[in-house]
Amino acid sequence: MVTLKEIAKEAGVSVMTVSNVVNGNLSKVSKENAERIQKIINERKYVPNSSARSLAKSNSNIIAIILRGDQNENTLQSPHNATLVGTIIQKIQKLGYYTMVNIVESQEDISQSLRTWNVEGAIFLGMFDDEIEKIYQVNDVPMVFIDSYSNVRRLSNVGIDDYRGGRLAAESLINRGHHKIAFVGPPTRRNGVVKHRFAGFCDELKKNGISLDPLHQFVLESDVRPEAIIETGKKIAELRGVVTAAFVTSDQIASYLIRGLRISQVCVPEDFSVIGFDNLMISTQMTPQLTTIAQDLEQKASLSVEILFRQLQSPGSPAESLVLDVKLVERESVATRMPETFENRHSSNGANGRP
Amino acid sequence: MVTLKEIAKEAGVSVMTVSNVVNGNLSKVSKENAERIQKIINERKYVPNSSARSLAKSNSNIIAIILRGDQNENTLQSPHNATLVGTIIQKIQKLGYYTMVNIVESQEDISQSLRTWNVEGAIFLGMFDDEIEKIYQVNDVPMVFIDSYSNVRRLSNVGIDDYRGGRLAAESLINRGHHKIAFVGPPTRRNGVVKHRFAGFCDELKKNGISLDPLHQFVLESDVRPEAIIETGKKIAELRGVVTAAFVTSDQIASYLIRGLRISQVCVPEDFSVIGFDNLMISTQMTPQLTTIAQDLEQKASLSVEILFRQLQSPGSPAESLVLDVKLVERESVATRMPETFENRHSSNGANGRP
DNA sequence: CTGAAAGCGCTTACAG
DNA sequence: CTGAAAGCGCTTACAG
Repeated sequence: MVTLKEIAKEAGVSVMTVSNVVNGNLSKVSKENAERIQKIINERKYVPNSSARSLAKSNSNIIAIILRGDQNENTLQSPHNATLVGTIIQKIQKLGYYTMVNIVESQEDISQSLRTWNVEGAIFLGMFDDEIEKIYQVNDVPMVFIDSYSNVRRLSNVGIDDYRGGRLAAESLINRGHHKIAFVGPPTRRNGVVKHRFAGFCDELKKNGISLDPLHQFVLESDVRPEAIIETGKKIAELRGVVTAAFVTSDQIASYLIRGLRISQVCVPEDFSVIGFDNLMISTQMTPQLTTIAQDLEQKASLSVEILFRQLQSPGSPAESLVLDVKLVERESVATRMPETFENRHSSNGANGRP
Repeated sequence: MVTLKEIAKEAGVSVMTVSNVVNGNLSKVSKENAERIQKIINERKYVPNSSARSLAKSNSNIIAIILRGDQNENTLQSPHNATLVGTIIQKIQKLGYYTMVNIVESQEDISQSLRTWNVEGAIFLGMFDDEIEKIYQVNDVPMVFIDSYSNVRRLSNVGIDDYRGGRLAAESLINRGHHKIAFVGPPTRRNGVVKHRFAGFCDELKKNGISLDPLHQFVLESDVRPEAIIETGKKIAELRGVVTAAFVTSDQIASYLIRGLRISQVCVPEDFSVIGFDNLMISTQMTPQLTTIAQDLEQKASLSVEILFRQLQSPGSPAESLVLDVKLVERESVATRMPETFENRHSSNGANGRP
């Protein structure tokens, strides 16, 4: 490896002068020297040793992306996470920093990775409140969370208005004449996006004099495997006639739910309406195209990086918590309900059957 | 930050003794000392400074994942890449290494990132031959490529049998009675997966006395945007009756192609058959479920890490090039063709229309 | 089993 | 504008 020392020797100057050229402190170097040295640097393809630099300056130019993971699942299989991570990495690079990605299963793994590399800042995906508190106690680099709900003061977070998303979903279904609506998603107990989508959904129902029958809340236990969702779809199919629509907390889940419904001869949207959440690519790839609550992932990713760098560059700067708006995107999976439709279709028998 | 020196002082021993404990060289430390020092290390939550260690040992415990990127596109939007990257990161972590992810637009960006951090090995996604040669010239850490075709000797690569995939696709369509078959995918000129899938496809056609009409090869120019694919679907719809099936080089593309066909009142598989490639989640989320050529992404990711570590641990070890098998997965998007079917359906008019 | 010395490649802080 | 000295936190190589 070429070092500063070698370049210095070749140029007949001191290490410091070369260092100044490398770091663009040209005010400290005579023009002739600067040019001559730069030429040698290029010829010899000198690349500074970041470890040495990091050790001397005790800062690293590394940003960590920390993903909550799970032994059995690949967090990046989720298009939501993958899109965020991709955008974040690109932004970080454009700012001249390096990205380390960590998939952690508990918050204990985190400070090890953060501190061993002198990481300058971190962006977290998928953390819950209790974990966040512990992370805060142990680490003191700038941190930005995405989609977290937390009671920690001075937390920087970029999220979306999940509550409003839930309301929008309920409202749009009610406006289309649905009154018996199911809820499908992961458990709602932890303080996260699902909980708030659920709360908004329930509140909007309530506002319209509707209450969610606990029997119509379908909880997908943590591992969101297709088979389990398809089974749920079949179960919901048995409620045909009593329940006419479902709010599903993600497009991914919605796609498999609709498959389950179809297997049981329930057609979406003719027999049953479904609204999803996220507006991922899948929502226009599937048939029927999915009506859903849209969020802007690019923006979520970009803003989280921007906040992080603001804190990085001026350490005293305030914690920022941004809540992005969501909006309803109407496609094909929600039908306007005429109360007698379902019975009609079925008395004329088989019209909705699949070939 | 707690340092070795502080621990040493607190324990009343030398830095070296603490270092030996940290690194598990317990044969060099008396049992009593080792235990006492370990206790202090735990209490003080000592985390070694990787930069210092890296500088002293000139090795870093960092593996780089290098993704070929593109200003306008998010490489991790591709579920194929995202799944690979997720699996690779998890494996690397499990082996006690750290992962840096770089998205590069030209091979020049690469050696900078590799060398500045003294990266010990790298896994590359999406590189073409000309780039690989240059990468090889400049860098000398162990490298493993995924899905690359290259003439570089001693290249480690993990790929799949793209050629056979193309043949399988053609064969399965021919077996189902299709003889006029279209090809849809990115350009086939560069030496990559698409080229070989295409070659296999053409060869199998030829073997059956069929040749691909150049007019029936639809090239999606580099940016694989949904709109462009949907338009292609509409164009293919105009060929109804003359072309009865298409081989599409990825499931992602297939999903949008089918949408384009549907917009033009061409039903899959009733009027037109489509076979994809990859067997991603989308192939079971969409309707009709996609018949496709399956590859095993987990395995591709795992093997690439294993090869890399073999080379890392025994520097002289041979370059390995693995070609994983592919297989046909039959679902719903390919129909057996009865020569007169199409005309029949259309003379009875509208039977295939969408509501 | 233990430790003092030298060095990894860079930067900071200072003297000239 | 230029450079010699000291130090960042660790490891290697060696002496005891």
